[in-house]
Amino acid sequence: MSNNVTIYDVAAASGYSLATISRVLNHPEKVRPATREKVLKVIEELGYRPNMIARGLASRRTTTVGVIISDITRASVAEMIGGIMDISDTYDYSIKIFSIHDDVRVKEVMKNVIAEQVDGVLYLNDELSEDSNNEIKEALRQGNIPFVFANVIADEKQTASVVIDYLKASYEMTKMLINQGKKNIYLLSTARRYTVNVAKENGYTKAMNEHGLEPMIFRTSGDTSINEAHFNEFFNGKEIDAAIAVRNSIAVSFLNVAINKGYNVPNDISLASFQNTRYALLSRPKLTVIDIPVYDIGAVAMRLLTKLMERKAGDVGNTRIILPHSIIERQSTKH
Amino acid sequence: MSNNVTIYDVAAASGYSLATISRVLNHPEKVRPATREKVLKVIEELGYRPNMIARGLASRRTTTVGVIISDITRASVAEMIGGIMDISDTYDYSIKIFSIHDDVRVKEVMKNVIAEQVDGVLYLNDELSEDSNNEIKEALRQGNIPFVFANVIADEKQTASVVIDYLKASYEMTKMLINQGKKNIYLLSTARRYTVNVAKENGYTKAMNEHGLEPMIFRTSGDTSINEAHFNEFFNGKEIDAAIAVRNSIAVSFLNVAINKGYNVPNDISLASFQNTRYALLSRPKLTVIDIPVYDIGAVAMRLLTKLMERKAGDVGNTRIILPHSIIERQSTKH
DNA sequence: CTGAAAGCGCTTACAG
DNA sequence: CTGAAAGCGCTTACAG
Repeated sequence: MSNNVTIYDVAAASGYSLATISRVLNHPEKVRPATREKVLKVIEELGYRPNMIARGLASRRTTTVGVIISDITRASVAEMIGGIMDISDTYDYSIKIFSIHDDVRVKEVMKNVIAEQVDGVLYLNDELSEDSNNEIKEALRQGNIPFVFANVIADEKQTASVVIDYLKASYEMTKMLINQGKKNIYLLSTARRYTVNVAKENGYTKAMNEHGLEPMIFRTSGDTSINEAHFNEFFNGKEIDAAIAVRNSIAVSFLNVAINKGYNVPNDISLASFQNTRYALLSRPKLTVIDIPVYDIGAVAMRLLTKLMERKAGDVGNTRIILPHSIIERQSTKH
Repeated sequence: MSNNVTIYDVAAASGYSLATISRVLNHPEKVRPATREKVLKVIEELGYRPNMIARGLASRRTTTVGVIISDITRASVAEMIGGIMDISDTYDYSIKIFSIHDDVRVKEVMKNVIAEQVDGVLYLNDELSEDSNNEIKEALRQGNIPFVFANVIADEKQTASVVIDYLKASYEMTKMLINQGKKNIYLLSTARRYTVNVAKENGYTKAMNEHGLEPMIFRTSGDTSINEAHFNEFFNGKEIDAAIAVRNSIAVSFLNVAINKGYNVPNDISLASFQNTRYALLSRPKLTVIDIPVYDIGAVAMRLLTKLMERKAGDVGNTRIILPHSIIERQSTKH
């Protein structure tokens, strides 16, 4: 099967024992430079590559991290994975992806994750119940596997996480619209209570309340094809002069219907959105957005995880990282 | 470290040898039903899960497949991975993702893929040179690892692949526009010569030639932010009454600029596109598209790969699968 | 600095 | 149908 060269071949060809071969690969400082050179040369010649599975078994480190997601087709998830992979590449970790679509399969998948002996876990899944989240944390802790939540808000302080201050971001965006003279501002959110969207709702509500305005949250599906129908019913003599969408796809659906109904954006209705995906730029007019550095969230989460994996017990500094956000003003809101 | 229960614990607790425990898991038919029951019960009680790394080393099957991609943020790639994972879940394979962004890192990454001992490989990467593709095939064959190309066109017949007949699809779409009376039809393609886009160009050219019309291919970047600038220069008194874009993002960029310039779509210019992503539905007007079943490509490729992995030498039937496509007419073309 | 040996947690001929 | 033993390809104390 594997017509591959093993460590034995290198040992034989170089005249050293396999212990030495192993050492030049894993602890080069423990080996005399001269022999190191020789061994390296033989490795090169033979094209030897350590079998990662064998190494994983012997060292109990697989140098692979598990990434738990729900829906990989969501732009933000794919983008995060991009950030994760760029970092995992430089740290020589492999990425194994696990998806959990609903609360039912949690136990099953977590058993898999444990069985696969990953060294750490990145949790990007924001579609499960609180109970499931706890179950997952519990499984990971019991398996003694370090993990970090990426773009998922975890309440307790002991959970490592990398997020945005969505409450603040939402608050700021709402205030910006208020300062531009808007009064009837809607928040277009999702029916499903993603942890991050709950924070957005809270920030919005806070700003509205502070200004004596009534918060109005409209919840629609995460599903593009349904949103349009929802929004078609939305505009029924409603007073509305601005809207903030929690996602670009919701914003664009809203925009299309609004324009169809004869509203001018931004003159009649200002529209802002979270995220800065291609949708925001391909929309007509282009969307004002809160730029969420999704790629960075993935990258930073992965880097934090490497620290956690290297010194399991040691001090790794702050494990609750909040990345900065910013507002990008474009044509969908008035200047 | 791993406070986990091993096969030894199960053996001890059940009174059977580890050989028997292993057999009830891997070859249950070789074990007496009564003892099977007992062992299964103990496994259940102890919550035993075989260490996949140890199993991988001993059996030389890791039940993980490697997926080689370039850019995970491309909607079609993410969608394909979705299809792959749904199937790999049901077949109990894990997914490890490797990305190769450019021709330089090919050797390096392929060494990793081999070292990781994956049982099979799915190749979704359509951004590399012909040489790189060959290098990759060579590495895989030498490592004796079965693989299939998903949505990447491989010329030689011995390469297993799952694709769309892009040439035909493109030909049909072009003919449709011609039949609607269009004469100055542009193909909006990419500067990079993806194998699939080359096929699209060929189909388009064929249809145009057959009707005595001059093929006009405009190549733009794959990068959204640059496309708009390109298209701004594109309309310089050009005669144009239709366009076909190889991707939704290109179509939408084109659409926005065209409308900005005062063209009416579809009355002045009909616009069609490949792919049926959310962009096509969120565009205003909605796009006529060739529906590429990207999810299915991933799913079918994964299923084909499982066959290849199970009976390496055996007959698996047709390994060159072409999935059907269809045209979805929407507002961006006239009826 | 180097080697001999045990062990990582499984699977799989080989006997019985 | 079941068990004892070897082996998968490495790593890592332990001696020297």
